[in-house]
Amino acid sequence: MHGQNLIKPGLESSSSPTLCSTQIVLIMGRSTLCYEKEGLKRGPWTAEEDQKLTAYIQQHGHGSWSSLPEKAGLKRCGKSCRLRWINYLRPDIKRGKFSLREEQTIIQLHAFLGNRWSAIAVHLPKRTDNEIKNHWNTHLKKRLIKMGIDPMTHKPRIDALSSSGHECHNSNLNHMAQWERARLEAEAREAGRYSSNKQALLRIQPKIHPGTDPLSLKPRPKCIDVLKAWQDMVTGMFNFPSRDNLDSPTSISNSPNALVQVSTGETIVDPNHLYTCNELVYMDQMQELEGWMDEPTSSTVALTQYTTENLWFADNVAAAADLNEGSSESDTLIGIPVSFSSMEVEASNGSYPIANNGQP
DNA sequence: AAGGCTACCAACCGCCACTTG
DNA sequence: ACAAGTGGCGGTTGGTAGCCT
Repeated sequence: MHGQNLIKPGLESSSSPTLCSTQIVLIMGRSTLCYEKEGLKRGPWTAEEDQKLTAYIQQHGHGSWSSLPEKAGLKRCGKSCRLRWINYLRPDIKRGKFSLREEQTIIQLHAFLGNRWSAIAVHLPKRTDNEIKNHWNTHLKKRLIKMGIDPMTHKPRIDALSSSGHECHNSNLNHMAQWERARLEAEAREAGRYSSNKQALLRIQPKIHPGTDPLSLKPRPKCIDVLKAWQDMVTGMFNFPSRDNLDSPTSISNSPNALVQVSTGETIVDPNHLYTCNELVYMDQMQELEGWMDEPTSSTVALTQYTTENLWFADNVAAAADLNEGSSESDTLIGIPVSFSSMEVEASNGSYPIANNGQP
């Protein structure tokens, strides 16, 4: 915070009820609050402090954050140092305006992960969770509201629905969301597990798929195509004209199926190619799903039904886009891809064009 | 020019999970 | 088994800058 005297009311006086809990904590010998220690600085960091922190970490690594400030000659609490480093000083941070593709990725991921900013940040490696969170709260949330989409559920807002015939559709969306959420969570875990590669780009190693020859992967189940169609539809909702500079292909989920030959249902794995986490998890799940598909569940049924009913959703978003036209916000989102209808048809056939942002 | 309003975002707080002794 | 210590996360705050009236 930028305030210089930020001891909260209630913490500055021993008579405060709020302080009681703090006192209890101190009696227990456990101190978690930075302002408990006298002489610790708070508020904005100076260039000199930044320089000290950066120099120390570059030389020694951060080690224990709690002991770092003393070693680095900083009058800050460890927590504050950690935050400053992670959110601002770290060299591998991309700062500045979010590209439209990044925004698109955030919206997609938020639809399935909710306010789990750290999980979302895994897919935007050079952005911090704090930055993503701020951008969501100040920009993206408002845009979705403008479109008549509830930013929390990512569904058309109830007051925006004109009829009651969409319950089935919404139910299908929920199914899709559950599937996708599970996939993204798995992906985030994978990204953490293999975090030694900061770009989350991985070469396939035998340990990733023990006993599995990547070249022997079985044909791709049809339901995955439908799932992909869902992803592409959401992606399409936020497709932008060519002014999108696309300068930040940071999201590994933007081209999750780069090497999947969709039309034939074959999976091609190139052992010399760098695969994203998304791709690896995707292939992993394909194999799992094969088993499931032997015995269709309500979810898989919903997945296939979904594709014949999704035009309504697209219509709603398109309508929102029309309403949005003339908005003062120059970078307002919107636009359903012209190819949406054909995509929907092809998806229901088990094949569909690879998304624009996919690799050839 | 001045005051009010709004958007932005760095930094903080409180909580929780995990680790350590 | 338990308490203390630590790191990490999501929610929130409030100073600053820029725009509007």
